[in-house]
Amino acid sequence: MGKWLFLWLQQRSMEYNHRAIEAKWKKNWDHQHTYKTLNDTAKPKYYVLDMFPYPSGSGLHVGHPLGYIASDIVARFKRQQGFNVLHPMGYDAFGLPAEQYAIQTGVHPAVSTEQNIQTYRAQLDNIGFSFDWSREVKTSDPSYYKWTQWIFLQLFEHYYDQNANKAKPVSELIQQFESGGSSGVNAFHSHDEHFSAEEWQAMSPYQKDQVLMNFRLAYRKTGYVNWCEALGTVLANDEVKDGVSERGGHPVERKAMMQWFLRITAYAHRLLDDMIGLDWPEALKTMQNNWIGRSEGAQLFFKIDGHDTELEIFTTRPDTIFGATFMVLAPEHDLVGQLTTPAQKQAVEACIQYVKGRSERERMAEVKEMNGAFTGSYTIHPFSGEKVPIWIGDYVLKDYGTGAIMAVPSDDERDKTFAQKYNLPIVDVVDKTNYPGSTLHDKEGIIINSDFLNGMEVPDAIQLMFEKIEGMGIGKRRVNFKLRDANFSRQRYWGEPFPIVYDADGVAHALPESELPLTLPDLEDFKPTADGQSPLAKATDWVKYGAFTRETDTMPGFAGSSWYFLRYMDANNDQDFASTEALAYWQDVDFYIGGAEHAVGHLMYSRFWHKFLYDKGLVPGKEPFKKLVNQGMIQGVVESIYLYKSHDGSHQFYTEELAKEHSDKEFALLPVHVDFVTEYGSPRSHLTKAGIAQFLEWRPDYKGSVFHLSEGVFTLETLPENARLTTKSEVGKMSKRYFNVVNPDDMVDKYGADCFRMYEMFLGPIEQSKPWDTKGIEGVSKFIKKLWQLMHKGEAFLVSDEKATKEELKVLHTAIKKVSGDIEILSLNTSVPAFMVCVNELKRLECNKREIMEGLVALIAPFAPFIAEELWSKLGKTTSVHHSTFPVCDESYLVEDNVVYPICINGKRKGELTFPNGADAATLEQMAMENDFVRKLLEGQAPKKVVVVPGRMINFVI
RNA sequence: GCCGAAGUGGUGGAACUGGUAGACACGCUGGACUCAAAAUCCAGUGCUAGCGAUAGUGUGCGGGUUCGAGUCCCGCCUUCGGUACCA
Repeated sequence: MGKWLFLWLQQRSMEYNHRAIEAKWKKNWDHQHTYKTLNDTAKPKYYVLDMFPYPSGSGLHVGHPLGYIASDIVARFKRQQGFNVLHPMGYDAFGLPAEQYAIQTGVHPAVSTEQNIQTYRAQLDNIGFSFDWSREVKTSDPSYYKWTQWIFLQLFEHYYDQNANKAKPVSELIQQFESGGSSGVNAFHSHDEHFSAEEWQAMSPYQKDQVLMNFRLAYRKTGYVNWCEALGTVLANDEVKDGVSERGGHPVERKAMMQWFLRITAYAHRLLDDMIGLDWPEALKTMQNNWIGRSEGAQLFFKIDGHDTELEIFTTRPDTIFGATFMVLAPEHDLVGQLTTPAQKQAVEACIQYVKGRSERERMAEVKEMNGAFTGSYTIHPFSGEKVPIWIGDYVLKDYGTGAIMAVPSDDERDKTFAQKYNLPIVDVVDKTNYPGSTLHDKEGIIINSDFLNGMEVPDAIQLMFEKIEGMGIGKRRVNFKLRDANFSRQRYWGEPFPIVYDADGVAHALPESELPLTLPDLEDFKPTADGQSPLAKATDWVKYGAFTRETDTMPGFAGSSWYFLRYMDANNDQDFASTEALAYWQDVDFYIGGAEHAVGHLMYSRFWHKFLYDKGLVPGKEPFKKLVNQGMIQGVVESIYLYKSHDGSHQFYTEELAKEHSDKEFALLPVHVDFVTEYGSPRSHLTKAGIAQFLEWRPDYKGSVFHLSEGVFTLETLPENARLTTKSEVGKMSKRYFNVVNPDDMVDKYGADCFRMYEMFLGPIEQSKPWDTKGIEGVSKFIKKLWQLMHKGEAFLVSDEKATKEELKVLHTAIKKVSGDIEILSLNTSVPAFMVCVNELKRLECNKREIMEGLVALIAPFAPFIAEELWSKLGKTTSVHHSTFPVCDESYLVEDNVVYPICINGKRKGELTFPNGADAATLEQMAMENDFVRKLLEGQAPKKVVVVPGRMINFVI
């Protein structure tokens, strides 16, 4: 017994001890400030950024570090290549979960957030990231949100000048109003208003404030917002998914509320145009494109029969105007009250009430269901002079275009459905017989039934109509965007307070810069109030500001994350959000990695803020993120068993096949811990007898359950040894409630950080989503051990100073070439096999020569920083391997004397022959033809054709 | 519906501009060491037929271009992601 234990211990001591070595180097790197980055202008810069995490209470699971590992490899690689690398990390620390947690437990969000951050930090350090923690950023820290508030004030104090195509101070706009009123002002705004200088001067402060709110880049208005009752706050469009809140999945309804907005729409065209030069995934660019949703068309005014006002509509198809048999207004449209005749009043109001009563979710569920009512009024068709009835309809949206359309039921799916439901006339205006397969959506066909447009092709007719409309003065060409202004108010506690106070008239004033940061008051009670008031309203002393009152809403989650990448450049500056020098040196992010879920939220807002700061001359470039990569998600396998919903309180589980057969019975799917499941993640996943025993121990409340298997009905005691209770296996989220969370700490503890890092990379292409599977990690673990043993004999470190052979050099340089190329194109999953092949080959050659080992260790350092550092120091180096020079491939070692050629007949490989490297096509053909093997293949016939690709293959066509 | 991405062994996945499909790893099978196990090492492993050399077949399906197609073109199918009354 003692002998075996001794042998086992001896064997263990020969192996790489990751726990001790990782602890040693973590400490050492910390003391030596190995990863501290200086704003050193002598070196070329490289900025590698991860999307910073929200520090949630559950900590990191194995999916989170995927992107961080990839970016860390890039950062370390660039550092070894001589770049001054900025590779920071921080926390997106404001947000709903911390506040929800506070409501449930009474723990202050600042306290729980700080605890969570410490957990995150420890987890990140375990994995061996090369972050420069001296630049750490927390969005909830007053020294940080001071500048978030400051940027908000800049937005508040600016408007968008469309002549200069940039943001300008509101003070300049006021000067223009004072001297010349609204005429000559070409500023981006929400709605048209005209006034003279005298009228402006005569306005009350409140009226002036209202006018300016129409121009400010951060402004207040009453708008229809996504109100979430359960969360007690409004949400931005990108925070709502499928009609429910993205966080928590609570129902969301539309509600009119006074809110802060950011005028991102002023930047719509620039957000669209500047995307062209970005090295971003095409899919993501397309998503932003669609979200911005540019469409060209005409703004068009229709006279209203018996009224002075005109009805403004937007259409991309002015060519179909002769098919416009009715008009539709959004139910919330301003003119609805005015246009509704007494006879129609009841019908219109009933319709409006019905539409209001439907939740966003219901509307989504019954998308094609349309509701409307006739107002009783008519417009005059500008060309035919006919009376066209005006309807209201819920399929027309208040916020898009002008909230009103001319309906062309013959050429628009939705108009057609509406016309059919309410029996409205349909007139065909486009003949598509020459365009088979063309849909209503496609702008092609010949115009018919349309007076002067008859016989024209659609695109020509559109052009002609633009000219007609502009010529007649009844409208203009216009570009519309789907993009809406961003709702910036949240009725929550845990966010940045607005540096805004209101006077007795309700006019908004900016706090002076000297009073920033405006810190959050301490609160005991975080609950939102039912009437939509922010919890901050309860801090009555805080709200009072002399004769003024403070804004009590807070900023949304995306406020702090819209500029954090700039703060890292100069994180401890208390005079500025970052110094001009730091911004000039670091410029922009060279490499940004994060999840695609931020495609239209964070990435859009960040670009918007950055462009605004650019207009102000505060940042050097137009775009913040040069290259962007979306890493995929690591999912979890969700295993569940079928529990029959019995009415007598008994617990009966069914094997999957039986559950499917009994479609008459109702089953609940009970998630079961993946550790109990045999062959989890496959169609054969099942619980064995032992698995069922484990399950019952884990959930004692199910003791005494009955199991329906294909062999019969059993209890735990009567189960046969080979029992199989098949489970339902799905790929889903890694989450506590599915009992499938894998903690990186456990992986690191068991296999070591280097092994964990390499395995995550080995799993597959970085941008691909895949379920986590621990089984394969053994392969990488073996590789790490082999690497260690290459330089050890027994316990002793042993390398030879002999000169390396050509073959050994070739092995090393093949790996150097492959790995450096792979990192550049972020194909990290293929680098890992390159290392494996290299180590396997060197082991076969019994090579432990210093020359080769030094190259190998420096090469693997970005992937496996701990073992590389340890081996590097054992190789006698006194400085860190992470400051060493990355090996460069010498192509001359890769040249072969001979090349093995596949010999093909009609493209099918029949065998192979070796010929000297460098032989040209003619020589190769001749040598091949003379070869006995080839002669036999050709059976004496002369080939019709011989294709020779030097270095590749030889093909005979017979 | 529309937009985008992807379909390769039992599994994760390789394959640069068209040029030996399945690298590397997991798993599995057999063997060595061991009283035994773990660990380690060696060999085999797409499928079908055959003791075997070998032959046939094979990258979602159907066509096409080419001396040669996982890769290019046309038409489908499936899966995943995004989006949705956007006028």
